[in-house]
Amino acid sequence: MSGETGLDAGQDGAPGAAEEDRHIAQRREKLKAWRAQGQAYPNDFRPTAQAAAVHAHCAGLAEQALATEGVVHLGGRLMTKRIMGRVSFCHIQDESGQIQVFVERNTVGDEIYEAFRHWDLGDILGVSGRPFRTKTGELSIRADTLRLLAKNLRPLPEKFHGLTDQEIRYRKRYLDLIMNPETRQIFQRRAQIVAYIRQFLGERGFSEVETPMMQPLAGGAAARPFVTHHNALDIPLFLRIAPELYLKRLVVGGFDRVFEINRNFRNEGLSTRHNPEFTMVEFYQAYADYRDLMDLTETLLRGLCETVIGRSELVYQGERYDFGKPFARLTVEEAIRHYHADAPADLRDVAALTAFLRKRGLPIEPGLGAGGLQMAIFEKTIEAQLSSPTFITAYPAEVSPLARRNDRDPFVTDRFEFFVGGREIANGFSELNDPEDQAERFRLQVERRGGGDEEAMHYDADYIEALEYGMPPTAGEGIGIDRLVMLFTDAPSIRDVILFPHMRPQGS
RNA sequence: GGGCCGUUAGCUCAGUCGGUAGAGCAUCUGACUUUUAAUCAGGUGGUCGUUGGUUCGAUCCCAACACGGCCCA
Repeated sequence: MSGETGLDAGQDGAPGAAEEDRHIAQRREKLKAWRAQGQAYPNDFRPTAQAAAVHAHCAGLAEQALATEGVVHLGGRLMTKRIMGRVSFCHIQDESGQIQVFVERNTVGDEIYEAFRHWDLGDILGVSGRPFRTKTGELSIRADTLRLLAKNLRPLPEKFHGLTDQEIRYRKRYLDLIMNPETRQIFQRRAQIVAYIRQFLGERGFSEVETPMMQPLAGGAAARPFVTHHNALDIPLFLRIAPELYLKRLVVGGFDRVFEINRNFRNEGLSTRHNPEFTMVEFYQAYADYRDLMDLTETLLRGLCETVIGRSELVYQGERYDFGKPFARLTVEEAIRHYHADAPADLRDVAALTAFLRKRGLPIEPGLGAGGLQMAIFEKTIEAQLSSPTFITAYPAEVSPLARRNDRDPFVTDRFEFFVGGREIANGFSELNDPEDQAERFRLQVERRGGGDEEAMHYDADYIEALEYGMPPTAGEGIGIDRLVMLFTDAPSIRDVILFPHMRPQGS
């Protein structure tokens, strides 16, 4: 696959002169002997079935019917082995699961049987035989013949306890996938969730697109970007923190319904809820407002829950969440009043909000207006309590530089965020399509930047120019896929739903 | 960034009130024609995370560091 650089691993990952473990040395010896007998890595074996399908197919068959079943060919990894003289049992594991194989010296012949005795756990085998049930009733394959398709040189983790070391599970995900079937299930479910969202949006006329991951200005969100460099152009480029401004350029261009499922990169710390690269679906619908998207979100999540879980409610970390009932809807100010009986009478009074925060010992960032202070209260004292599915609406314009102002109350925007289990899952709003208002908002962001806020936005003149051509009234939304998958797989950490989570490099 | 916990054989874990370490699985040799954490007998396998300090002596006590986990910011 890697073509010309395939053998050029030289300086980085080469094993060097390090002494190899004796297990590996033993297996290398076996491989050497095996090579001497012919092609050690053949690629002419074709499975005709997978373990789970054989189990399913044979489950209802009586012994008589089972006896007439034909030969199946299965490829998989040797996971257990019990040699009992002239007869042996083993389990092989393929993508779908495991199945037992019965290996009889008299059937497979002396040569293959002797070879099989010395094959190792972890080797990839091709098994051909007919299904039958053993004395104890386990459906098995009686091997007519066996082939070694790929040698495993490294011992697998222990068969009973498996691999439990979290660090190794994350760093060597392939081992986690081999040893822990529930890990494979998480990522299969992740694939199912992404496929559902894609289908859901596709059915509603949304086109899937791809917009730049490397951008000259990282816009569309409040976050610090990663920087890289383009050699030929000799310019800095930023890994995107959001696709938003590009997707809206597409709405200007006439894509009335458009979405993208892809990675965003934010240069921030690691935690059980944050990975520097994470996946979002962002979608934009012209001639719609934020309320339309709240309805759409509710339909999406309810259908997703029913499809993935099989019911309209799920259990996450011991708590039950009902997606069947209509989701709660509260404005930011209603939420503050609801959760704080002693909230200031005037929630837009900077002095009163400051005093309220100070009374609780919460830090106050300088330069915040009433909207920013409201958000500080909301984020630090309320978010975590938003357990059952809840939309929070009417976010202050001060903290929503890309959202359309509310017609009756210009202090707030036509924006919502969706929370479940105390976590933000989605963020959507009626888009700001007034280029002059947008330009003014950008200017305020630039001022903030000047004041030391590294997460404030840049002035994106190219985007303003696009808006000046006229963007239809539009609503847009982003949903965090990783957090959604956590919820639907009962995963406590974002690292459990990302195949290769970012880890600190290990010293050598 | 702060607090707590962890790091011992390939894996899962004991353990040493300070005297250079054990078990199970895996691996190797042998026995065994329906086992399934197969069983039985025997063997191999360790820089006890790294670097310093204390000590006659450190895997154990102390410190710093590395990586990880959990909680907090």
